[in-house]
Amino acid sequence: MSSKPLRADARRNRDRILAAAEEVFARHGASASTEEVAAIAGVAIGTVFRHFPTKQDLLAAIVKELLARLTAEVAELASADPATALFDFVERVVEQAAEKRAVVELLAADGVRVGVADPLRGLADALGVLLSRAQQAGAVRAEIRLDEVLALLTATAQGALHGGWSEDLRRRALAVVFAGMRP
Amino acid sequence: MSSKPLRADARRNRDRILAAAEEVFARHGASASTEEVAAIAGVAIGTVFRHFPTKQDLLAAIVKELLARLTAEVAELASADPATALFDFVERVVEQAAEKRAVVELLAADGVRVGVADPLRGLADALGVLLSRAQQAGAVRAEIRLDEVLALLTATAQGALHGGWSEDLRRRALAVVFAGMRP
Amino acid sequence: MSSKPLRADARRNRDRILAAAEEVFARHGASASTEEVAAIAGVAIGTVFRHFPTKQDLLAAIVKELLARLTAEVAELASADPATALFDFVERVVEQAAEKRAVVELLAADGVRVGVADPLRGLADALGVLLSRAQQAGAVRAEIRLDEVLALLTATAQGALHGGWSEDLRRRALAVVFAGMRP
Amino acid sequence: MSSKPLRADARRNRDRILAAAEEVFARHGASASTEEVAAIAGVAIGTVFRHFPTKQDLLAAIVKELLARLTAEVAELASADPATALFDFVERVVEQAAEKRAVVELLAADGVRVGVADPLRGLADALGVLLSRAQQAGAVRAEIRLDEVLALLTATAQGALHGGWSEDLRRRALAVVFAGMRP
DNA sequence: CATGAATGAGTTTTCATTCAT
DNA sequence: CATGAATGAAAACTCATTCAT
Repeated sequence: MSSKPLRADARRNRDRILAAAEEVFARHGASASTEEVAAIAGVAIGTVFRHFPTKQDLLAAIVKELLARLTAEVAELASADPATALFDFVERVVEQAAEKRAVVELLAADGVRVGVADPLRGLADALGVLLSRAQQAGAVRAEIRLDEVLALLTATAQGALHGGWSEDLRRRALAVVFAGMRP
Repeated sequence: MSSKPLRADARRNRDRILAAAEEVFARHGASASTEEVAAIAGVAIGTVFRHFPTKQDLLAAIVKELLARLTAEVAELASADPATALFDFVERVVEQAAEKRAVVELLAADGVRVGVADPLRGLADALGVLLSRAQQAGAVRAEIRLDEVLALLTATAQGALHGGWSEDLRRRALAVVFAGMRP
Repeated sequence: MSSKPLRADARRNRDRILAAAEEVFARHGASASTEEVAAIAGVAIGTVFRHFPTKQDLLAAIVKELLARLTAEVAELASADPATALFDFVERVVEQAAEKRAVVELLAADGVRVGVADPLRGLADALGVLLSRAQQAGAVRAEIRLDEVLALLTATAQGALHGGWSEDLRRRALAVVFAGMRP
Repeated sequence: MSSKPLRADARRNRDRILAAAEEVFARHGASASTEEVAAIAGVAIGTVFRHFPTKQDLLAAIVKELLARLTAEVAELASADPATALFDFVERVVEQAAEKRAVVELLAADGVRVGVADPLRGLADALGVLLSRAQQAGAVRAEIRLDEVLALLTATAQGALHGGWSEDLRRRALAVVFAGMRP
């Protein structure tokens, strides 16, 4: 699955570039220039394109990374209180949305185009577990399905991001959604 | 309020351009090129810029138009059943979202930058009436405020738009939100 | 030589346009837009092009007008003190230079292209008279020729214009030139 | 002072572009198109903008270069005959004016806007030395100040440039000015 | 004649991507 | 592998000029 083991310095550059990309795209959205990413990563533009042959590839890479991170977070919650784990997770994701501008954009908009279907499924599966457990614990209505939860998750994440919601507004908006999920 | 009555041909072109812009921006988002708008409108690029000196102006114009349309729709619902009017309206907006890509984007993201603050307030005010009536009719919890409704409205509109929700998914997602608003 | 007698309103428009052009080109140079000229003249852009089929024609027209005005001023000085008339005239022209941006530019740069050779010769001739008289009065050295005077006139006019000379600087610079012309 | 040493090919292109720009702007004035500069330099348009991010920057660069060249020439004259060095220098500058259309324009008109204030001061200072020495040598009247000299220098340079003076005319015009500066 | 809308070539500038060093 | 210079296709915007109203 993973191609070659990469030389140490190459690996370091790749990571630097990813970090820089996350920062830049978070600030200016996906239309930020690759040149700026290179500058912040402290490498030349050619190096960016060597690691990620296309801007799309770069975007896909940081989205994948975030998805992996989120999936890991979900896994950690597998043993938490079933009645609250799902809500906690959604809360956390939406909270972080503002820091992940490009990611949220891409998650919602270009998921397919950008080729992150698989990692996305990974997150969905993990989230499915939280949902089941919440339902078994009687914290969420039985007829609610995973796709609604995902849909509302991305919708509110986007809303929070683009709408510039205040912390208070975010909390109240999510309270409505959560209330709608409870029995 | 309106400056000059415009010559017949100018009016026709202005309308054509607006229609073309709505179509183009709906398809490719706000980053679509003005040139394409001109092509579809069947006019030269200069004509677009004569009517809308800036791309921003063009975007603002179509957003304003949609806002006006929505506000009018809300007004029509003023005499409808208080218990359902608000939900009906939200449903309708989210339903149409998919056709209004750029509009939804701008509504949520660039409202201020694009200079549509006033029409936006107009819509909010009209929506506020629906909300009050729904609350008085006991269809919506009293502590729910207008900004949450607006936030959830734009969030789900964006979600539906960018996420490519199916009709079924949209209905279920909104059902959750509506349930969360009820007493 | 002059074509048709022009209707009264047409004549009025022509004059307005010329006045506006002088003002606009004086402020922004010859690259100012014809549209602005029309706006200030209070006519539509088509009217400007009806009177002056080309921007060049418009520029030429205002240059001609100024040349005529200057020539007239010279003529008035024909009976003034020979020893000072020439210097007075040069002084006055340079003084006004700042108000005549485009004119000075064109005078010096595009004289030929813009097709004002004849009026220019008219001014030169008139100036020649002042020069002769000054020389006969012993106020200017005999070997000085008309083309030098013209050259220094336009040069200092341009200098004053583009260099933004203060009144004091202009006076001192011309003092040097005049001293150089005296016996 | 100088940022990075530039790669060999980059240096070559930069020089080519500067040369092309000098040629193009000399012929068509500062309003000539950057595209033409690129064409004559034999590079793509992007290369021009990589070296000079703005048209203004390009203009400023060639002006600075000329100013530096002139300042160097003045320095060389520091040990020449005080009685003639100043006149020689002015003569030379005006002589070259015709080749430097844009430069002369900018020198006089846009000096500040184009951001060459410092190099300009450098030239002025150097010229001031020549002036002092000429005055001490009794070749120039004591009350003549540096700003007049500069003013007359740029004025005649512009005159020669835009007026298309013949060599003979230029010499005679300058003779008048020089005579005006002598005791 | 006047109006002012339409035209469209031209200008500056940006940026993803390629490739010589 | 890394560098960063070069490329060139857009994109937004301007303006002299034409022509239908």
